[in-house]
Amino acid sequence: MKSGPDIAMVASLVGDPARANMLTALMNGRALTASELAQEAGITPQTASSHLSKLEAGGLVEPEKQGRHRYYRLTDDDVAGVLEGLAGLAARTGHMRVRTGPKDPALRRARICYDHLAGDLGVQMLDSLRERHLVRQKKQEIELTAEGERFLTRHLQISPDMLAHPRRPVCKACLDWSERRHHLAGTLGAAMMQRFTELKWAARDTTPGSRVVNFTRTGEKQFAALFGNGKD
Amino acid sequence: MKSGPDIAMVASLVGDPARANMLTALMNGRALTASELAQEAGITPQTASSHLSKLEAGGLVEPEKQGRHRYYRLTDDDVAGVLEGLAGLAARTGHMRVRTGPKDPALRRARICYDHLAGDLGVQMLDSLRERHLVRQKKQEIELTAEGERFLTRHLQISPDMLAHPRRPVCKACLDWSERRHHLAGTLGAAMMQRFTELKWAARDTTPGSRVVNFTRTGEKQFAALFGNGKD
DNA sequence: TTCATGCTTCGATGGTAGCCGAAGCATCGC
DNA sequence: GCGATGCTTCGGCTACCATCGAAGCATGAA
Repeated sequence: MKSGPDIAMVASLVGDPARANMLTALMNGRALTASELAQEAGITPQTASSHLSKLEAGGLVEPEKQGRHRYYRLTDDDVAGVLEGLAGLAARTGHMRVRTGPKDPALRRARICYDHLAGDLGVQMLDSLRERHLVRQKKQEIELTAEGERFLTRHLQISPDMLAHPRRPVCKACLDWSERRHHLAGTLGAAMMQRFTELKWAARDTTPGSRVVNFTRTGEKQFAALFGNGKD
Repeated sequence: MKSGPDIAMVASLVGDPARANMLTALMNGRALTASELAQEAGITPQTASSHLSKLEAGGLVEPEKQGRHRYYRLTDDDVAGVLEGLAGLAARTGHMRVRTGPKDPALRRARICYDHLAGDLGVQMLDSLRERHLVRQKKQEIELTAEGERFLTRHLQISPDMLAHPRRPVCKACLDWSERRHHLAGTLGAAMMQRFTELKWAARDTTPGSRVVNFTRTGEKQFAALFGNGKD
């Protein structure tokens, strides 16, 4: 029969859109939990679990157990390098991914990621915070500035000492599924989302299990006033 | 919406065993006819035709019509490089077919990977550099030592300041397809290969598209003197 | 302990893609 | 012109695998 390493084996692992999305999400080097990866790929945890065990068997990702979470990361730079190479080939022939994000436009606009705001509005919010120097971002790490603390207290009644948590960071960059850019996670991200809900600016969709976040008319206006970029 | 390159699209092309066999058969750089590729993959010409049109649409192979034959070759060295990377990952995790690496022994001994030396000699060269502390390797990262800089200047007339590049690293470990170990990439890897060519120690095979590198007799001797391990 | 959360396994379903037989073009040799 | 060879298209079959619901297991919290 044929000889050599079974390149089809590895390639077919990357060849599935759901798995490719997971791997892409891991390209920034951070480790993500199984559920986070499921969300990134837009699939249920069961399916993600199946995919992840395959990726692990294929040596593309490595698990790390931490409490009841299971973090996954790319095995090493060789894996990342191959993924980059594939991306290069795909980009060259103009094959950009179109349908990998959520189909639902509402889901793309605003949705819950864990407990914080994601989607177009989530990315826009972090952009605005960064641009106005309310937070400082160094690569993956985000830090709240003194100016930012004043802003939160004044406009959202969020006091910085409410945000402390033994293990969870206050600010964290979370790669947005549909936008492929970062939005704000961490206890601050969660607190802001909670505040939006309390202020009745937004509410999670009533459909059971839906991750869509619906903004009210006044909520959208207030949000735009605080974080708008002038485009809408 | 924002979207990256569709890596799943390309990977799934390689992910089918029949197509992977075809691509592997093309790894030596030679062009093969559709029927030859069908035979390599162990499928009927009809099926092969379908696969080949997909590979062509994906930009992995290019056809060349000649009489009533249709020759296919890999589009360029980038494709070959990605395939090498995939093969490296597969080999590393022990997913082998039967025997490792390319059938062609010449290809296994010395070949071009992108623009630098790969194969047995490529691996041997990096081994030698590392062993004599001319480079320092920490996992994936390779660094040229001061001693190494002197060595390059003296023996190969390569001055370190020629190697600077805005985005490409000077040294980089590249996983070798046939040997399952690293060889030297980066601007230094490219510069050394170029120097070998200029010194007429080695030359790419004249067969159009071939990735084989042929060493001259004196070239082989000089190379062994610099990087030999005493085994040959 | 009891409950909640995170993840996995099992079973069933459906869509997709590889595969080949047969037929259709194209090119070459005569 | 004719037939032979190389390759492609078409249609139908089959097998695989991604997907999800439901249930099970493990860990942490109350």
